[in-house]
Amino acid sequence: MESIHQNTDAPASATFLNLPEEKQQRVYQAALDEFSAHGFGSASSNRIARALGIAKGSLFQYFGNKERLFHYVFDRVAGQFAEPLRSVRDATRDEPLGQRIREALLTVSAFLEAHPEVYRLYTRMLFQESFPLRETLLSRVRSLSTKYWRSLVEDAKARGELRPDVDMEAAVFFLDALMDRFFQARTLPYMDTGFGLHDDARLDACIDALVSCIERGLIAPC
Amino acid sequence: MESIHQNTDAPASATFLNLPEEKQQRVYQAALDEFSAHGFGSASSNRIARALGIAKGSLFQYFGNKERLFHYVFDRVAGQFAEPLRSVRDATRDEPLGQRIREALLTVSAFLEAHPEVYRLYTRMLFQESFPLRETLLSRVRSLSTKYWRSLVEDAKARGELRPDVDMEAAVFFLDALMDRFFQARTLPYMDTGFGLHDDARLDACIDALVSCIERGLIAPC
Amino acid sequence: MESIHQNTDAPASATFLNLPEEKQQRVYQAALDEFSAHGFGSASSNRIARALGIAKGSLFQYFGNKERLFHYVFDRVAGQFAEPLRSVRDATRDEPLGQRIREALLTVSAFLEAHPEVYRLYTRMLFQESFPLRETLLSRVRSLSTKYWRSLVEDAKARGELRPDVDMEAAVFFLDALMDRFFQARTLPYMDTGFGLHDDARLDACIDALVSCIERGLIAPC
Amino acid sequence: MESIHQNTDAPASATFLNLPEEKQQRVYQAALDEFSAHGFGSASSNRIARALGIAKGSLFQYFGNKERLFHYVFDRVAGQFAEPLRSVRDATRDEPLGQRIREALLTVSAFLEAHPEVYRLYTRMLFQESFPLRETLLSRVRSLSTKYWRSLVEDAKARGELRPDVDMEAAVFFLDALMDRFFQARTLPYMDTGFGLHDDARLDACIDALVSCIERGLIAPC
DNA sequence: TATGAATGAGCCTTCATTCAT
DNA sequence: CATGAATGAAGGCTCATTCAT
Repeated sequence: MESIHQNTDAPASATFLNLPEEKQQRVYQAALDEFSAHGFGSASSNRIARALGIAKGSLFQYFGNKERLFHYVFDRVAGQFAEPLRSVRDATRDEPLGQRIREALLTVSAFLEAHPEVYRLYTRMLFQESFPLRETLLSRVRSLSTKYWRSLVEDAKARGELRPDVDMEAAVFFLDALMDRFFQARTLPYMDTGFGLHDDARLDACIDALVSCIERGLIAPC
Repeated sequence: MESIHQNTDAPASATFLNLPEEKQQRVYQAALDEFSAHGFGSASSNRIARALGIAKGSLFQYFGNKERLFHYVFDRVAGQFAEPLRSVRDATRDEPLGQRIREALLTVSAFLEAHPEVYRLYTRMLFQESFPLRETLLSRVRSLSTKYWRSLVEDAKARGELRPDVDMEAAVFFLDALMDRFFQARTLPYMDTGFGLHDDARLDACIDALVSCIERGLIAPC
Repeated sequence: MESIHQNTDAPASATFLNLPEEKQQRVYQAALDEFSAHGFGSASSNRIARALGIAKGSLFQYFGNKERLFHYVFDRVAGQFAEPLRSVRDATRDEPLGQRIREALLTVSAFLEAHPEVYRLYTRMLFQESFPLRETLLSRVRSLSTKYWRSLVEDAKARGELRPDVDMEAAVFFLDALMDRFFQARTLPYMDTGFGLHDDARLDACIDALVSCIERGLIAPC
Repeated sequence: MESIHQNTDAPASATFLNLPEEKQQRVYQAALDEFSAHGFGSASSNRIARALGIAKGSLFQYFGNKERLFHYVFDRVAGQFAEPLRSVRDATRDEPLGQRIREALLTVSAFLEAHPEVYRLYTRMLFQESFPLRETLLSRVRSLSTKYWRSLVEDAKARGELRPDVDMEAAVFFLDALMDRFFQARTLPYMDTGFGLHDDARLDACIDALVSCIERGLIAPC
């Protein structure tokens, strides 16, 4: 039920929500670009307005202040993350763990390529000491990913694919860590340690090698 | 011979280098604190000078500008990272891979606990889009870590510990990714997916579980 | 006949005057609250509109600009002042001067208590250097009070109550000054010099003591 | 004992205090002019800087923020008030009450004529609802005046000049009220009810008439 | 007629940097 | 060489006012 009173938690004002969808989209994109390029503290409302060709004051009419504008952008970003994860999970429900990981990597890779600023904003925020609502916003995104890997691991366990002595929480952490870094390496060349992930031609081979490490580890069985 | 032109490669001026070691150290620490707390763009030279109780002008006499001050700080930080890695590598030369990983995790954990700002600065910079000399500075640090894991993997391979079909570069990437995230989880609670790494009491158990994943992977051998 | 040019003498537009009485009253009250709380310069049309839940544009349609809105409010305020003064003057017509003063103090005290923003707006404007129509508006209010005391003094003179050598204008000034301060002290605690006027329990005693000073002065007759 | 640490209560920074006395004076005067003309909220730091022909930033280097600049100005103003009151009290110690009042009025009149902005600032602040440190600052000034009149009244009582039944606190309030309004009328024409106080030629006559009201009251002795 | 999006001037404040002393 | 006063650009934000719908 919609309340008559303004929801003060809602980052965007009614004024903004009444704008034509297309203008909302432009504002969102300009703000996302700015925040993903400069972080929260160094982002400039002035620059955003200039890039949009609108008056400074309008931005503040839409969002009240920089913090709420950021909040709005981050909310939409978090929403965009959820989509591809959900779809790939459902689409691969009946496949073995290794294959599910493979497909997740490919799906999310494609998403990141299409929305590089989205991922840049996320990683940036991860290590930005202080920005508004840090805890709330980050744990929301983190839990998306954690839940995803946990569901995969549990499915695998239920099907008896897992080594019986494997610690479930360790496995979730292990997958989350590898995937996170996989995406970082796809986005930032120097995170790639010479592996070659950023080279699209080698992507499949890299994924195979990595999944092999995940599946069977590094050490020779005696 | 001193050139009339500022040597852009040397962040610190002769003036600064002639200062008593102890004052250099204080300046370094104050700047590190500021940069690690606020990043590059939002760090304030004013605040650094105020914290040190010296004139703002002095900072600029020492380093010319904020960028070179940052450069100087990051250089020293990178140096500090190298130390514990080198020492733990040498100290564990003859042990099996799993054990070497275990000890690396413990050693670096201890280092991070002692120098939280050092690690904070590093992670911050990792994802800060634009700061001076980004490429140069980051690849220097990254390669420290990469080299470390590569040497471990190569030693293990030479000793026949590794699964014979394992891709060496994949293994390096794999270890680098896990370790990086391990340290992040130790520092930032919400990076720890529920695994429990930030809880000192469970640290040993967690490390064992994680190393087990690294050694033998997730999938049951048929 | 409506002129094309805005009639600068009439603060409120026909549009406003055609509004239901009750809405006019709400607008007046909201504007009075804002002006009495923030003065003219720092009052915010935005805030008034927000408090009323009407569009900012409407306020400007009603009054053209902030200045005329203020003018309108002050006009009504001045009108409200006149009422209690008139009624207490008429009601005490036949009593001696001291008693008339006593009753005036009580009547106006009651009025101020009921309409604190009215008095706050007045005192505020008294010393606000620059606001539109300052001279016009203030002299209108001032003359209300002056006329009131003059009529009291003249009545007393006609009845032979006054010291024969008393300067009439001095007496008017004298009473106006005391009364003004009396009301200030009732409203603002630190205007009360320790006398105790803001303490309702002591009000009667204070008034008696003060009226005694007014009637017979401070100095012992020789 | 002077502390090494900056007294954070001190409105002016060391930077400002190190300025040549003459420049400090110019800054003080410009700020006083601005605050007395516009009050606290509507005063503009920009305007002050422009009037001084200095950079905006300098003002903030001197005082940190607008509030502390205001505080500084008000402090100096309060100090200036104290001076003439003290000197006239001491100079008239042995004279009868009426004469002491007469001389106080003349002395303070002269002071106000020389420093109109000082008095304007004071009256402005009296009725300005909200400005920083309102309570502290105003009660400091108020008590100057209250103390002055109380000492006069007590001296008169001790010498047997007073009507024996006069309430001491009422007398203090009575004098404070009359004097305050006297000065207002000297400064703001429309506070002068037609008495003529703003006309320098009539000043002496007005004072005599007013002091006569104070001494013997309005009512004929029976 | 009421609306409310748009505007740009102006506000307070912080900053990196310069330079005379 | 250290100092710290001076600077002006830029930042976030609020405001009165306009005008198309």
